[in-house]
Amino acid sequence: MSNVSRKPKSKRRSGCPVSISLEKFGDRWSLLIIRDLMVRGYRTFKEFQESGEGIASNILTDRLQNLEASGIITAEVEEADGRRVNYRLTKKGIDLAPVLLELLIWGARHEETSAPCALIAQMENCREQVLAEVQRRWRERDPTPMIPRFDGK
Amino acid sequence: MSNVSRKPKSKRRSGCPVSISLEKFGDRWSLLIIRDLMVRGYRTFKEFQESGEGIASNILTDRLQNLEASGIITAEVEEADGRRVNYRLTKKGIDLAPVLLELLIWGARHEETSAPCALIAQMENCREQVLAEVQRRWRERDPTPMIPRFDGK
DNA sequence: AATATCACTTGCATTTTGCAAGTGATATTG
DNA sequence: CAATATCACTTGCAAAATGCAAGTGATATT
Repeated sequence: MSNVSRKPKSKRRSGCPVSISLEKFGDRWSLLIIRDLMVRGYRTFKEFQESGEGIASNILTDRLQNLEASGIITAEVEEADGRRVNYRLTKKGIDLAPVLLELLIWGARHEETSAPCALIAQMENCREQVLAEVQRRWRERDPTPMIPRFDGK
Repeated sequence: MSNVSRKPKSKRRSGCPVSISLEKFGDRWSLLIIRDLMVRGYRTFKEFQESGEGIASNILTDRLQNLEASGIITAEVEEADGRRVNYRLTKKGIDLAPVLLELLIWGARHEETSAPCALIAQMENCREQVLAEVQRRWRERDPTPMIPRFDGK
């Protein structure tokens, strides 16, 4: 896998951790890919493409490359099928779980979503347990979805 | 203040709370504005413009309008000076504090930033207290910075 | 009245995103 | 073994977003 160092597309700005984080993944598509890896158990280009969010293949390719270059994900050709590339969050990537969890909770509380209320309430009340479950699934490479897709697929 | 209903710029995708949240503020500039309101005590167009991040005025205007339309911020002309517009996070906006805090912690731990280690460690170990302080400052309209700019200004 | 400040607005160039067809490598099928 | 299918991209181009810097109109100060 190509691991070209990421060129900053916009000039480095302040030294604030928020600003620097957002340079790595401060766009919608990157965070959605991270979500898919983290809670849906997705691994392949095809799965991300069919996630229900409508990402274009050139954007998906671009974002996967950038996330890999930032050390947030790794990519590995599958032994049994040389066409298939499996992506996985790194430790650095899985450490984004609290961010994703808070995004999910905020969205469910403040916007109209398809997420069941009981599920969100539970996640909100048991943050530590949810985060521990994310970690366990990551360690064990559990590919099953942790939460449903919320769009019937 | 104009409160035009926001036109979705990209098609609504899945019903997932993460996806829907990111449609509201899933871009770098919006989150930086929210940070400035939340932890730097900024209120005015001029302050955001001079935040050290290099935002263009047309982008700043666009984002402020979108955040207002999403109910995340409000805008109010200052009585003593009719030129001045003061922006403020709504309750909905301040509820993004956990997201911002986790972003800040992740960035400080995984990227090279100007944030002092002791400050970040403290924030990480006392999340509840930090969030309570954010709430207090919001309730009391405290305009003082909660954290430094990290770029010497 | 002249000047300064504020919050934008504007015109245009550059960059990014989106769409859909295409490509080459690998796997499966008949 | 050839034909077909699948996978992960790549490509060409149109549309949309961003960035730059000058400009504008309202309000405040000198």
